[in-house]
Amino acid sequence: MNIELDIAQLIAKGIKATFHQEIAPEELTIQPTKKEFEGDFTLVTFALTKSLKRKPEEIGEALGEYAKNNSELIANYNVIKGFLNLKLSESFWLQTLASITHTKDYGKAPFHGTKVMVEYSSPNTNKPLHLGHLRNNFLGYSVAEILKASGYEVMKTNLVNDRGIHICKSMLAYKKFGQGETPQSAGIKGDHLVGNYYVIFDKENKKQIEQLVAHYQAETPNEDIEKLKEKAGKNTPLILEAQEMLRKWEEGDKETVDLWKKMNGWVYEGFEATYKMMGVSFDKIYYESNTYLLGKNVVEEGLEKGIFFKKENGSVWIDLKEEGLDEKLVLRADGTSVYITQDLGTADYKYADFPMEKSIYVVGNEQDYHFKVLFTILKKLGRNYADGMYHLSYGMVELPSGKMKSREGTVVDADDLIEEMISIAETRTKELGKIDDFSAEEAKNLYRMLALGALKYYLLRVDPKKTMLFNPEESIDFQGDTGVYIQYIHARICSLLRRAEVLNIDYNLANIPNAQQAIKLHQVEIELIKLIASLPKKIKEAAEEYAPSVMADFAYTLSKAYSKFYNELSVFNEPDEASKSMRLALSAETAKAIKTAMGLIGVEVPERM
RNA sequence: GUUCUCGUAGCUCAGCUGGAUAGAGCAACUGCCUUCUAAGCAGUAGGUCGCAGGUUCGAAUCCUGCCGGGAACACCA
Repeated sequence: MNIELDIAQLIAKGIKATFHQEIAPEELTIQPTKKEFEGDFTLVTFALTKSLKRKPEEIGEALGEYAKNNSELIANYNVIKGFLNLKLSESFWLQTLASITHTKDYGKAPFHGTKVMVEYSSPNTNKPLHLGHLRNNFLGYSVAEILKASGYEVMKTNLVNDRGIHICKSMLAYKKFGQGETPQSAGIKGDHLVGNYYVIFDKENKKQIEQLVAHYQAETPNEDIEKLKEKAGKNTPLILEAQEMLRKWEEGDKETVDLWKKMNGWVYEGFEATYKMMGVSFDKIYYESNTYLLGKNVVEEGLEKGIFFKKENGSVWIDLKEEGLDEKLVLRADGTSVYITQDLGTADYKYADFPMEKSIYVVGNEQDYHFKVLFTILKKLGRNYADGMYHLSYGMVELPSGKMKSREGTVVDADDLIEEMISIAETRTKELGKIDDFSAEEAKNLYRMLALGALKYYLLRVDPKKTMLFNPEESIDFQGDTGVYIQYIHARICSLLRRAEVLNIDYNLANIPNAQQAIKLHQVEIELIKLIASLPKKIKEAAEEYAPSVMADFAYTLSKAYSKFYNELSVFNEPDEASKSMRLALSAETAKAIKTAMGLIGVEVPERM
């Protein structure tokens, strides 16, 4: 259902009948009427003055009259300057509600099977997940759900960065200082354990840097201190040893590979627990340890096609100046890969795995340049899938104290944060004392639902592209524009529906005799129907813009409208049976729409709270 | 230096494919629980939409310049 389009078509007919001109319905501006004015939808007639050569008021009057006389849809109209406000008939809104009631999965588009891959999360296996990962994971999961609801066949993937020098740092520190510690013996999650050794490496390495700098200064007292620091940073015994370890790993040295396997195993166990708690999942996990050698064939291909060129020292480059970019290295002089080499190869690899029309990379905006280059190269190489690639670039999450810095220990750990939120949800719920009859398990599940709801909503309500502020106090707020508020509205509706069940009230609109005549709709009710009816459009918009914030906003606006309705009108005290049933049906559809929208941002809604 | 990005109420964010008097939430203040869950509702107050030009009947929205914040531009990943 697309009400705006119906109206636009009607108006287009009116223009033809009245002014004898053809204007495509899509060209007309139909928008919701501002609430200060009477009406439901508004046609902006300013835009028509040129082609129709009339005054805006004149056009408005003529088209308003036409619409009212030629369609059951339009009950009334008014013209204010260049705006034609149309009021739709009550019977139309009732029919709309009835038709929504009968539609299964209202709002979701039918499956069209276009394939899309969504890659997100992409953690490093040297430290646990933090707040930044939460935004990434929630975004990726949500976008995947939204695309599914828009009819796509979705493949969720995770490309785990499980090799490289940073992994060796944790491994080396563990080897030196670990004394055989395990997650079991230490009583902490594996990812945290490994992360601790990464920190230890950094600390020990810093000491060595200081020593080295002092040493250098003794030798060359006149050299710039910053230069010495930089030199020292590359030459500490620990760094050299880590590099040696990486070399051994690449050679397949058994001891090194075994240690790598053991420690990565711990990390995966830890990640799995965190992913499960977050409620995200993947259809396929790729590991860089398997893909890091890919891409060299692509370099060969590029050279053959004359798209890449070789410099004297043997390094391979591409010139992207014409595209407004720069020259970019794609293979080192020693023939080893750089980051983008892998990504080129992996792109082919993923496409061979799952021949998709679209491929979305959920990666932070600090890599904007990288993806611009990557996509441009793939296009130049003639990859037919390149046009469907999209970098869902999201902004950083900052704290009131500024940026998160792992070195300064200001990183908000994902597990800690979730745990804290759950505990706050528990305290708050107990204070209110509304679920005293819940079993321990039910209560625990509710706390988790509320905590994750608050967190996900807080992170997803903001436009993904923008840098956002994470204010811990606000994020646990349960009032106003929050996930918990929406969950609360849903729980309240469920409470009404349970009561209707107990009272055995039938609220199937088809069974209401003479509904069209019997029911007089109130403005709040019309507003609600209007909002629910806009769900398909909202899902479409969210999918086109890869913006979960659209769904979050929809759920909040709808919840607020319902709250107003709930306070203004009573359901069970309504003497008119037809109206009572209609309000129940309306409540049920509101709950469904809230559940759908929240589901698309990965938030569950409780039936009681 | 070059490129990208952001700048809307005290704070956090909507609105940006141009349309009416720029909206929410938080914080502040005032009301509303003997009626369906007060994790709620209603209301008051709060704005040079960073600044200056331009395009247009009409600009927070599009274009240009400037100011301010952030980021990227490695034979790192």
